[in-house]
Amino acid sequence: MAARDYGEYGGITRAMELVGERWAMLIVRDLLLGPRRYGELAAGLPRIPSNILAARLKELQAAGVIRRAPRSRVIIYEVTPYGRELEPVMVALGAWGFKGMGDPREEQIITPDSMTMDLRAAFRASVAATLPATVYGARVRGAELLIRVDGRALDVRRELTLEDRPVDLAFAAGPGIHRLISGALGPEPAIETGVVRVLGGDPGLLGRFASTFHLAA
Amino acid sequence: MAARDYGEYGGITRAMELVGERWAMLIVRDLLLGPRRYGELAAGLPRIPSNILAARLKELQAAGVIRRAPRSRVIIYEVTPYGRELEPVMVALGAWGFKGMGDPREEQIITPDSMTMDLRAAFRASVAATLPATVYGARVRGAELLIRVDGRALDVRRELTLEDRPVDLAFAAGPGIHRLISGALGPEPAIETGVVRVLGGDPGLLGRFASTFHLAA
DNA sequence: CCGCATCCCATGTGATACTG
DNA sequence: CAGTATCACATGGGATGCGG
Repeated sequence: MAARDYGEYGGITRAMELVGERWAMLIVRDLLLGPRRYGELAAGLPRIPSNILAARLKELQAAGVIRRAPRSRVIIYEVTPYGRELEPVMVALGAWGFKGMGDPREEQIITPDSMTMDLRAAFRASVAATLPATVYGARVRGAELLIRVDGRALDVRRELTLEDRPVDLAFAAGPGIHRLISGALGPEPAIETGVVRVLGGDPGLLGRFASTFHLAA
Repeated sequence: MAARDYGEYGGITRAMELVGERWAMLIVRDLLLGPRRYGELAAGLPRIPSNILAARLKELQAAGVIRRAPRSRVIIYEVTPYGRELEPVMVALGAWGFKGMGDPREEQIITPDSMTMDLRAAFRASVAATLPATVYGARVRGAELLIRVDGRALDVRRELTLEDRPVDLAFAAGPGIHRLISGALGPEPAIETGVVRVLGGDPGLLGRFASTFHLAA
């Protein structure tokens, strides 16, 4: 039941024993964004087999990375304080991976949690601090997010109702939004080519979005 | 041949597809410390099967993380510029894993490269900057390292001959050195209990070592 | 229903042997 | 030295079942 080890005594080795097995890092990623129920995790990781999810949850608990939330009627998983310390590492790792992403294949999905982590990785607080507070509503391949930027603070939350929010800019995009964030595509061309479709608000704010969230290879 | 994917389009997912398979992260760790030949990698990862090492080297090359060094007579592997960008992530991940290490089991090994990465993770540049430049010679379970600290700079290299170096402090230790770095054991008790055995130089400098390299849970 | 556990088969991994 | 080849075995994937 314990994760397979490498027979080596070192930091990287230990880290990989804790979160290096298949799917484990993605489970921790989602839990870093908030407590989740078993079904929510399964929904956020559509291709994970249920037996693997169950096994990983046990292993991560045994490793002290996550735990079941105490004094809760229903079963809820959350990161432990030690697991929480993975947060900056996760953001940096996500940024590195983001830079290595090519164009999306048709069958690839984007989940709210993966999108949220990517936004956090691409977020440039120092740039945002120079811009007015802004609320964006984004819909990317089914994932709907409410993105609030205020000074150096970023808050991303999953919202079911996008339309009736007081957003400054609402837009829908395919995974091609990656090209907007990487700078391969400017805001205006993104709209013109249909990569980004403005649903409401001021289309000119897409440039502000691209300045706020930027991660180039 | 390509790494198994997760069917998801996101930074963390991509990162795990690139370096998430078993042994891949350890190979990159070693290559981040310098170019290595196939045999050197195999020696630094004693328990990796040769077919797996060969497979990972191919995959990491296809992923653009490592490459064969150009215009070299012999075959040498090295990180690409993109792979080099993993360095800060690796150090942070190693620090996180280090904090999660318990006491070593008897069969666990320490390699020069794993020890070097742990030292880098535990290195406190801001503390070192306040201390005189110091050269340490350390021998930990067969791994011999020459550790030079000068201001905010850290240089660790593998040296075969430890004795005839102008080191300020030379010591041998078991994996229990982890307790010295984590602060669970002070310098004097470490020497008294035999966890650290001073081979030469000023034993009082072990306190400086413990101040320079510190990583607590 | 939610939170898993079981089953079976495909694939990946490990140990060893072998080769250009 | 730098890998391949082979085969036994462990793990992952997908479907399904089941108890609280």
